[in-house]
Amino acid sequence: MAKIRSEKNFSKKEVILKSAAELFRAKGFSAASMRNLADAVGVEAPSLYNHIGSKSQLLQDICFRMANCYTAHIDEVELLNHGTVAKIESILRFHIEMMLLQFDEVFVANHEWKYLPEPMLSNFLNQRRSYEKRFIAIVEAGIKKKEIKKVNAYTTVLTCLSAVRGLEFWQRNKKNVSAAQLEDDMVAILLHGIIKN
Amino acid sequence: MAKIRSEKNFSKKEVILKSAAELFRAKGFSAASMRNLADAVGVEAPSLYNHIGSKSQLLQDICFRMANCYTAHIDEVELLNHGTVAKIESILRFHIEMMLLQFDEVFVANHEWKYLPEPMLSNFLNQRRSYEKRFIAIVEAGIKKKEIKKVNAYTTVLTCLSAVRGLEFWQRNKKNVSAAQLEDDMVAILLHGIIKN
DNA sequence: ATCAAAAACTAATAAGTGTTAGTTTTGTAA
DNA sequence: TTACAAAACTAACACTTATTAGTTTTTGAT
Repeated sequence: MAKIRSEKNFSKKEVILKSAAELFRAKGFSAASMRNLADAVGVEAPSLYNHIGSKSQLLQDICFRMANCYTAHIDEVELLNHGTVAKIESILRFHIEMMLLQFDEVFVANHEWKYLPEPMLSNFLNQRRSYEKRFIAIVEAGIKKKEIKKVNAYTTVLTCLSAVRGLEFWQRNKKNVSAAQLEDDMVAILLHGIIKN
Repeated sequence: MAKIRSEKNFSKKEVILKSAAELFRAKGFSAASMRNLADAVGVEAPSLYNHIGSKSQLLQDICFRMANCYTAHIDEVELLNHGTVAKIESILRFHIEMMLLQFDEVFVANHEWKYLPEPMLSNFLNQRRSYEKRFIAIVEAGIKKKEIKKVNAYTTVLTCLSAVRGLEFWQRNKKNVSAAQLEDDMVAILLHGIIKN
């Protein structure tokens, strides 16, 4: 019984979380109401509270799930014995794939984190800053080994992260390019630049 | 009398618009209340309506002011007799400077446009799409003239626009790099890439 | 079929929303 | 000083918000 119960709870909570991610992405956290969410799930608003703690808790779940995902990936990258370029490429491709496969959740974590209550807000931002610092360290190591151009490492990381993040605009133009092509092209532009020779 | 009156109205409305941009940027359009805005201006909420039409109208003013600004710039760029690279560089630098000098307004236009009511929403998105198309056309012309690598033009533009947009994250790290240095570095990365040779 | 728990429901609350109406204060031209 | 309009104010409205309390229905194992 306890087993089935928790299994069911898990299942329903996941449904709610998925709907919440889509709703928060589409309308924004503040403009999205619990009644909207209830409609999407097919239930009355108060019934949601049998499965979740609060609206804010939903946001926290989404944001930290994503944050942990990125942290786990850079853990792996740091352990790789590859060159700097391969490491950067791995990070870029991971970000791009996350954008394409978990669009709603990534979008919410990217745009709605400001509605996290303290101390989760500081927590989230610290995790993000830490991720950026580790990415910067990889770039700086590459500069020392002369695999990377001697441009400010912070700017390099900022440019990369911003570029991949911009894929949120891609989805409405899916016709234009295939996902694989887009990934290759964007990686190529960031690594080799726009100008010929 | 009429002269002074309109001059005063103009002045006060500008103050409100500036405060609104800052508030909408910091809290988001939906979470920002007219009472918040009134506090920022130093007045009671209903008094705002002596100067503005509605909360939505404020958003419209901010968004279209920015949109027109970008449109006006690409008008100029298209008329230039420079090469493709110079044109792209001009666009990049303009975006970067807008981000640095009119941060709140650019941020709001970038993030809060979805709260525009129809038909302004469609209007805004059309203007944006048109801008992107003109940028893409510049890149495609450059590819034909072999000044630009033969990468999908849409992806190139998407990458550029996303990268400069990411400067919204820069401001909390102003210590790291000077504005001029950042602009040069980001332009260099996009034009020439990250990898050495 | 029984029984307990899970999860749905209705009703309600206290707080906050944008905005209007109506009134008073402020500032300036005559 | 008078007169008038601009712009501030208070009070209020109609509505929406997240959430709680209390009750009924559904579910599934014995």
